[in-house]
Amino acid sequence: MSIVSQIQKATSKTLTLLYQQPFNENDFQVNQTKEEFVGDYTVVLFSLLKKTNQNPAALGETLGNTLLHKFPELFAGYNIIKGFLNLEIKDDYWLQLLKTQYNNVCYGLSPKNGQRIMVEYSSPNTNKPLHLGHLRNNFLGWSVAEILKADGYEVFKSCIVNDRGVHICKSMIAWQLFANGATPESTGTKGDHFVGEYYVKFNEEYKKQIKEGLAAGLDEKTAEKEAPILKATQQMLQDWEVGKPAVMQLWETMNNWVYSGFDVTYQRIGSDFDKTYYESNTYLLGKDIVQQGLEKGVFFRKEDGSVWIDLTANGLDEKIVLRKDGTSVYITQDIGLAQQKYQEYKIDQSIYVIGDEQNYHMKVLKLIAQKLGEPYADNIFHLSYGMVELPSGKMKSREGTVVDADELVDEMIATSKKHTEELGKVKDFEEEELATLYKTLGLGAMKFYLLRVDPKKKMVFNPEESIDFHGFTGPFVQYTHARIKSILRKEPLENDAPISADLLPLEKNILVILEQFNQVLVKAAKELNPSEIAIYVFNLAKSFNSFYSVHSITNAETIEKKQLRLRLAVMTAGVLKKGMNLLGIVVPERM
RNA sequence: GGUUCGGUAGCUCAGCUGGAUAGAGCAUCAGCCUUCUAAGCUGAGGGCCAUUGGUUCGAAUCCAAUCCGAAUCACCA
Repeated sequence: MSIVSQIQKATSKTLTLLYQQPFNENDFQVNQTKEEFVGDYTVVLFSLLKKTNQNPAALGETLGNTLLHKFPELFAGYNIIKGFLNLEIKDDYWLQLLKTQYNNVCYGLSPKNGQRIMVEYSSPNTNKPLHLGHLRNNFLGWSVAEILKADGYEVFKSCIVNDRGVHICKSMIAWQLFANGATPESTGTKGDHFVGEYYVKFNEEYKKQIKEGLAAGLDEKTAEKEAPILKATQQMLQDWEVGKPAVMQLWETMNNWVYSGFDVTYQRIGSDFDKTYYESNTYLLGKDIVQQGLEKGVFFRKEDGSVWIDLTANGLDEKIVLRKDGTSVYITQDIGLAQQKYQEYKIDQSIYVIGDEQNYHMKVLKLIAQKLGEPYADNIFHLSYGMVELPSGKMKSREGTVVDADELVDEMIATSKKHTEELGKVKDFEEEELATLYKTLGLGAMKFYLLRVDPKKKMVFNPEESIDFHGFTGPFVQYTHARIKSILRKEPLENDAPISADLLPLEKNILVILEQFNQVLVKAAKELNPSEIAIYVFNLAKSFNSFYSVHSITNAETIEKKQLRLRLAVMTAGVLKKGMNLLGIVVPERM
């Protein structure tokens, strides 16, 4: 049980006895005491004044005094300032934590809770390479999945590959028109980039044709609609749907180019999935559900044959679920896939990591499932994350303002190489070790950068300024870890050695933070927010660095002190590593 | 226009289930390597928390209005 909840329990129990009326743990707040005051944790008294009919000083005095006498094993002292009761926790509490947990590989993790969760993330289109926005999605999804695992859930990572539709046909048409049979191999291009180039070419040609149409006297709408290349694309989509062999073959070939490119990127950034769904397999799902919905009266058919759902009562519009020609729209397949996931994996919760531009769509999806009375409906949760923007605004693939994922990773690795070489601390590393280190640091900086902010908020990335390696960054935490490991290589810890019984303030600070690990994890899991972990791990590293700069471990004042600090170092390194791993970041032994 | 989200230091972000003098990092300035890795540590400056009103013992936080910005509202995915 965490120290905070122990204080809450003790306080509510004491108050209930003292004032002969029930107090529960929500009646008051327990915060960490601010640095400028004496104490470890603070009870805010204001909210208790009315119920106890006391002034802050008197209440604080009574409460503090009683707590001290009733729980002598927990509290060492108290003081009252304004409406705040500052409590000092006994050193023994922190020392006990250190003694029993410093070496516990499962420290901070929550017990298994039997719940099953699916996290769908990444979900790329197969017509262009991944960009910075996808990186945020991938890191978020992966990290959230790991955080949930650590908090006791059984987690399944899934990915829906959007491998069919007009967007792919655009790349295919452009390839037919302009490639002259070129392939990724023949041009030495990574497959996803290769296909992406033809997507760009499509748009160039399309624009050109619109201009020509306008010059020929067409109005804007007609020029857009009647452009031959667009017509060809639509024809190709129809050919795909009826399975015309030549189209299917080209489609498969080009998709495979993209997949081989994606594989390389996923491998590098460490994304993995337990289950991959392909839209080409799932796009027909959901049609029977629509049929059932019609029978139930959840949906209605319009005169032209199209099927709709009326969501105006929920503040939304009417939404189409089946076209007049009977083909399904995006939301139809989503309903089908939601059902399939539920049936295949028996999941208690289904999380979708999708950008906030699709808030409306996801709201509709959940509403439809609810109206259909689907058992999984209430467990659909949209983890809606903000877009990554440039200082100039939104990234737009058509305008070429996207930050390419592969290029950015390359850049990060090159930057970490540069920094490492300048510092010259690992000159004895083999080439392979160096390559691993550069990747560890470069990716660490990038993942930390993208995960340290609240997922819900949009964020700004300035390509002109490279991602930092100092301060609130991945490498800062990695460095702290490496430095601890360096000490531990030189000073082996003796497991049974006695340790010092008193704690210096800088030593205690670290333990106070270490103690909070599980609470932070639980909060991060509940809020699906990896930034909680990033902030935590940074604070822990900072606290250790402050300690490190003042107190020596190897040359500690006494042998007992040295043993205590070695344990402190071991435990800190363990939690730093675990926390960083939850973010998908590796911590090096040396750097 | 409807709906939703956002506006905190020069920049990037915490804090937002109301509580002590609004916090970090970067950048700027001043110190600290004969000592376990200086990718580090210590300190300084920097704020009408968009604006106005309200609720409260107490508001960056809750409510209302206004201003500014973004997303979304397709027989696209």
